[in-house]
Amino acid sequence: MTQDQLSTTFHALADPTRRAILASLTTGEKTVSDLAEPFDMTMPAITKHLKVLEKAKLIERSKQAQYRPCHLNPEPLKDIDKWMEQYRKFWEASFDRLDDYLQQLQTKDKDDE
Amino acid sequence: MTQDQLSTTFHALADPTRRAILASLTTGEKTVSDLAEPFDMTMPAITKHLKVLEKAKLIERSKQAQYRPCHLNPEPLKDIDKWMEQYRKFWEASFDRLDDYLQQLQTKDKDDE
DNA sequence: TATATATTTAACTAATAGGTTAATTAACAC
DNA sequence: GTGTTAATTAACCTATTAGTTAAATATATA
Repeated sequence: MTQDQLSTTFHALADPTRRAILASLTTGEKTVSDLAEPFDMTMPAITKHLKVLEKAKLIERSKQAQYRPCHLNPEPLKDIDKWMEQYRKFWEASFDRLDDYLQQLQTKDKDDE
Repeated sequence: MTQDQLSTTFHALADPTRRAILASLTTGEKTVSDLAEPFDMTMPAITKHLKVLEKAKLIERSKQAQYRPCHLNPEPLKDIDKWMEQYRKFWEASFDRLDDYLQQLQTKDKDDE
């Protein structure tokens, strides 16, 4: 299956190493070695994680001499935020109000018939 | 690796079928057959998707006769929303608005105390 | 009790993920 | 040129994923 963009993004985020890399990039551009430093992991493993993040468009890369600096691209996160919108009411309301809301939905269903 | 909760949640969301199931549950409790109906997929496949969602605590289940109705649990989504917080400033754009944003955060922090 | 319906479990398969080591490429410095 | 540093690619391994079909379980109903 050719993955949809949202699935690709969620998948990229479903790994603690990749999330830590993203967090590390919030303070600015970093080289691969910089990013690899905190992890008990070989460089090729980091390269692969970066490829996953790049395919998800969560990072972008450039060239500076023998370095391949990475920087954060927040767009896909924004898309996730938009996706979350439909669920916010489920935790932003008190339980009473959620109950009301569901009640309302059911009533609405009946109206539709 | 025993996955951390956030990884488990992101992984559960990294599949369009599972996201569609969640969306379907926004209108209220549904049986497994109800949930399976829109998909060109066998029941055991749906059962597995539900297990993934259940382990991620995105759904909860009960028993009614031979049915095993599912309902949405928004908590893990709330956790993702919290995780996103550190990235919002990257798309909430202009410095003015970033200022507003930081102001807002401070106010929120005070509310927590 | 027998049968139908709802759902899960078991056993299997093919593809993907996430890591490794060893070899390779690219750019710099001497 | 030679050597060094930065990063990627290739080849491999093991575990997990997402699906299948067939069998089993649980409950309701005739």
